[in-house]
Parts: sequence; structure tokens; C-alpha cells
Amino acid sequence: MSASAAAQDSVYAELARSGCRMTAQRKLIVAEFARLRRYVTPQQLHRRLAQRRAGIGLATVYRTLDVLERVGAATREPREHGEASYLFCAPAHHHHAVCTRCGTVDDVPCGQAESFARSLSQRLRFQVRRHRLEFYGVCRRCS
Amino acid sequence: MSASAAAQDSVYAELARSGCRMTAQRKLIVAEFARLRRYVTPQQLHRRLAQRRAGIGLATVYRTLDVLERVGAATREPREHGEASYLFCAPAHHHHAVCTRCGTVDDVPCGQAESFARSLSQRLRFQVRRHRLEFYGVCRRCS
DNA sequence: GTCTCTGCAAAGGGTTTGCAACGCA
DNA sequence: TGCGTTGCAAACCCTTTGCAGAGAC
Repeated sequence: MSASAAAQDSVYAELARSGCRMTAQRKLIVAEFARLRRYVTPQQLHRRLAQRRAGIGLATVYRTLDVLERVGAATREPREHGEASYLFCAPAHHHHAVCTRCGTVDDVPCGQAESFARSLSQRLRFQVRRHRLEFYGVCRRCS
Repeated sequence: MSASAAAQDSVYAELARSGCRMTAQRKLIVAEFARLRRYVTPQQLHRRLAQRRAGIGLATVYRTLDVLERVGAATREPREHGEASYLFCAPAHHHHAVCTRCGTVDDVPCGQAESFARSLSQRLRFQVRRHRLEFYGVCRRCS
């Protein structure tokens, strides 16, 4: 079983636990979404599914991505021009390394950022509750 | 002269250098924007100016914030529901500590994040070009 | 005097919502 | 069978654009 398939199964379990139903449409959306490993807008995802003749409505894609985010299976990121982008990813705290060439997103465990947050708390007397760190650059495969 | 007033003057100079004209509307917008020290949407800024009977059109607020961003006097941040937020801030690389209670944003110099980026480059063989770090928490005044 | 800027209103585009039909559990 | 889900289309709302008049330099 691939890592992507395993991730899909845990999403199914999480959805079931939240009282959601696993419909044919949701399975198709999750499968495509998990396969992509990059930020996608609801519009893009809908277009891809349309190419596969999935016959899924745009509103359903929006609603499903919304559910996935609430369940912790997706990260939502507002983008330019009023578009939102979603990334299929684990709920555990981590950061992202976004390749600006191919768009692939790798997870990065949260290392030194924690200690930075601690020193910040002392210097500015700012109680850090959460933080967010993103890297943009060129990934191994593109360089 | 307050820090805010000094910042406004440097913005005026930067605008003049870019061939922009300093109109009464722009002065009002910059003054209000600089005073706020927090992320604001064009709509919010427009509403505030309307309360002061400034009589400035919404489109003008949008256009002015766009100019300020291009000049390096503002940071644009896409937010929820397709709204963009702007923060009046310096163009030099730094990070932000956003207070989740009062909304005030403090600048944080970029310290350990650089070394984190370097170690990331080696471990993942990912060439970091730029990064972005944000802290959310409770500021000195609110705690 | 020239050329940018402004205000207004309409257009544009992504997102959400209402509702009847559908189909998991 | 009950209730969550879907598809469609209309409604929403933020943002951009076109244009004629105003104003900075």
C-alpha cells in the first residue's frame, strides 16, 4: 500500500468518526487531492476531476475541501485574487517547503522554529501560541 | 516627530521618486493606515475613512494600497473569504508577531530562521530562496 | 497644459447558499 | 427510513475596470 493510499484510509476513518458519509464523490476528490501533493484551488481540482469525467459539481468540491480542512486532513491557504488553495497534509504540526518550479510541497518537521519562538517570547514579552513557517525554493528533483 | 510621522514622510518621498502624485486622498489614507499598526482590509480602511467624513472612494483605497505595496511601504496578505489584508511596514526582510487579542502587529528581526533554512537546505537538499515566518500569540500589553 | 488621480457604477470572478433529488448507513 | 450529501443555479461579496472630470506639478 502506498503512503498516499494509507493517508487516504486514515482520512476515511477520520471522516467516519466525525459523522460524515463516504460517498463516491468524496472518494474521488480525496484520491485526486492526495495524489497531487501540491497546493490546489477548488477550481483546479474541479477541472481535473472534470477531465476524468467524474461529473462532480463545483460546489461539492468546495464543500468537501471545507470538510477535509475541519477534519485536519487539509491545510487551507488564502492566495492571490481571492482564491484559496488547499494542500492535502497531516494534522501534526510541521512546516512546508514549496518548490517554486514544480509546485511540489514537502513536509518539514518543526525544528529550530520552536527555540526561536521561545527566545522571542522572552525578548518581546510576546506569548507565542502558534507559528507558521514556510520555505520557498527549488527542490531536489528540479535542481 | 513620531515614528509614524517619520514613516509617512519616507513613504511620501518614495512615492515622489516613483513619479506618483501626492494627493489629499493619499495623504489621508497613508496617515490612517500608518496609525493603525495592524492588518486591515481595504474595506475596513475605507469604512474608517468614511467615519472621518473623508469622502474617499473605495476604488481609490484599493488603488492606493496597491501603489503602497509596489513602493514597498505595505505588505499584502491574502486572508479568509477572498479578502486581502494590508499592513503598513518596512520593506526590509523581517517577520511579524500578530497579537490575537488586539490585532497589533510587531516586527521581529529575522534571527534563527536563517540558520534553520541553512540546515534545511542540507538535509532535504532543498535550495531555500525565501522564507516566511509568522507568530501568533498575546502581546505584552494584552497579557 | 499635461498627465495622473479620483469617484462612480458596472463588470468580473471566486465562493456560498437554497432547494429538491439522491443515496449512505 | 432518516438524514447527510449532491448538483444546479442564483445570490454574495470582494476586487477590478472604464470613463469623464478634477487636480498635482
